[in-house]
Amino acid sequence: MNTFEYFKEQIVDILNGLAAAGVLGEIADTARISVEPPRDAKHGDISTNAAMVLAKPAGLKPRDLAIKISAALSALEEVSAVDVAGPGFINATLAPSFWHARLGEILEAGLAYGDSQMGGGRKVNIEYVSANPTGPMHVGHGRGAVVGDALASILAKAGFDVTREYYVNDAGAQVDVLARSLHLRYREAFGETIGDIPDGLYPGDYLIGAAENLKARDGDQWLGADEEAWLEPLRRFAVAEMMDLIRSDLASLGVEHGFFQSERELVERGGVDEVVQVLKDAGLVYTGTLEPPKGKLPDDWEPRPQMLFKATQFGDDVDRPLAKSDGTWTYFATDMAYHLDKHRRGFADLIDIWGADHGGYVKRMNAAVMALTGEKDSLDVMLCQMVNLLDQGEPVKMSKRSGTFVTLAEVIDQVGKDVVRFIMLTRKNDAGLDFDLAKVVEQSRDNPVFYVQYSHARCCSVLRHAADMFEAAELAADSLQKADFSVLSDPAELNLIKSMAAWPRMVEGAAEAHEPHRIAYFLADLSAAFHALWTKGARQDESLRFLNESDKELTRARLALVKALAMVIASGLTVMGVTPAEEM
RNA sequence: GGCCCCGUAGCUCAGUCGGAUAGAGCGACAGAUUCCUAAUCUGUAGGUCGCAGGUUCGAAUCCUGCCGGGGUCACCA
Repeated sequence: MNTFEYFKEQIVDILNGLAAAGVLGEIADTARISVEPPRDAKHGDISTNAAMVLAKPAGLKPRDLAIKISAALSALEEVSAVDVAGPGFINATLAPSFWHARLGEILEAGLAYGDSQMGGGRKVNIEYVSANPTGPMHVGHGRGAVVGDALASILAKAGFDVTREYYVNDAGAQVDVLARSLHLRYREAFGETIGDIPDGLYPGDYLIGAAENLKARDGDQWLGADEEAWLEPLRRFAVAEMMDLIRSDLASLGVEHGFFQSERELVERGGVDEVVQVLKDAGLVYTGTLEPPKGKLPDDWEPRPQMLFKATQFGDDVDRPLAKSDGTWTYFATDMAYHLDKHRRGFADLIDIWGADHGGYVKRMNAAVMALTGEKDSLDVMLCQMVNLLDQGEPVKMSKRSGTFVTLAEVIDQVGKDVVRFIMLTRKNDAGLDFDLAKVVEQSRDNPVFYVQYSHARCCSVLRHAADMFEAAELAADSLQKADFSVLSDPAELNLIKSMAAWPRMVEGAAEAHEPHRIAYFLADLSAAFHALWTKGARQDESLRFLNESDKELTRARLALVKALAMVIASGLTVMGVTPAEEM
């Protein structure tokens, strides 16, 4: 249950009651009424602005209306205290029994706690990673992979029908370069000395293995052949090899896409011709010459008539070229075709996760989707800022040129999948992220990965010790659910339940805002509430220990609390794609 | 020069579609351990929310202009 949604309904009922009694006019719009946790817990459990929002149409002073609403609110059995504060906020404290019921709900739901129907089964398409098939993934790709994957999981949990896609950029000049680079390594595989890799070709040694594989499959048939003969087969071979590499990187990160769309396949199938025709029919294509960019001029710039899309009609700064001077399509044209294809497959909501270096393409892609679908805001492009890879505060040198850049696989090898995934979600996607190889594995308070994992492991530890007092079956969630929760009355215990009960609202909020990083912060807060209770019992007040040999019923209730917490943390970590640790 | 993102405590960052006295961790200072994992916890100090206007009952949040940092800028993907 989303506590705040529930009480919003209660308050709307109260308002309708007041309207019926003639105190208020008709309640036209309840959308502006918010029911939220107060910023300061001292103000109670829930807070609403209803009186301030409705005072003007009601012709009452906010505080006077607040008093009328609060009278009705305090009559609810779930509410133990109501208070009017400030300009007209209504704050309510909820009865312990309400929170105890939430505990039972969590134990009932288990990992499914927080599942929501908010999405109503609406189809969402989320495209992420889409790293070029020219080499292994690096750490920056990893961020997009994790952000996209976690967001997809949140949306699924919030009731959307989610499809996870990867766009394979296997067309265009860069794949020719890849094929030529492979051919060089192929010659090397036959013992030829190739010397330095020429400028403009990919120097990475990951092509050595691919060349060996090519040699094993095709023998020496491409050795003396003209480029014309081998370019096409090597292109296909190289892309397949690189995608194997990338798929393996994704697998080691626990990321799995449901669908890979090949750019090349899309072009060959006539997708671009089709999208261009659609735009032409709408009168959105013309041939024109663009102004040179202001500021520094590219060396080889020359005025040239081009086939242009009228992006400016949809909010972009200039019209955008669809075809290159050699007659092939621009990347933008093929990507438009891809987005039209997604739309036609029935996705009303599109999400793209890109690196920040593609920020300049956001406007035109939004313009394109608007032009093609007639809808506004159906595409959300989320940009992931740079990841700064550090080791004990010192930048790790990353040079693609020398081929010595650190790959995602190496980082996962060093610190583990769970650490990489968690850390990638500790910042908003549009803020830069420092990833310190030494710090992320530190076992300390300021490492959120450890802190959250440790709280889960502590729960498991308590439950293991509880096996001395109870049969295994008694420690199962459905058995603990029957415990008498009314003995849980300490503020620290109730606070912990309140923190857990915030999870459903958190899921909906993160899904709606497309902000997976909120989960990481939520789990850190939740863990803090638990560590506080733990230490209170261990150091200050022995009566708060979870295990109490002399009071089995109390212990059962506390174990229910611990079990529920482990479940909520596991629920959150699962959304992040992180495995909950049972022991550390 | 245009566009996009960022600017919150000494440092690293949260801040819920505009809400109350702006929060957390680190660092600093003062404390807590016979005990379920001290790998933790409790408390204190620390702020013109980059600057200046505007919108309104109310702005870190929305709008405009400026300052500072980063990214990007036909024919790459």
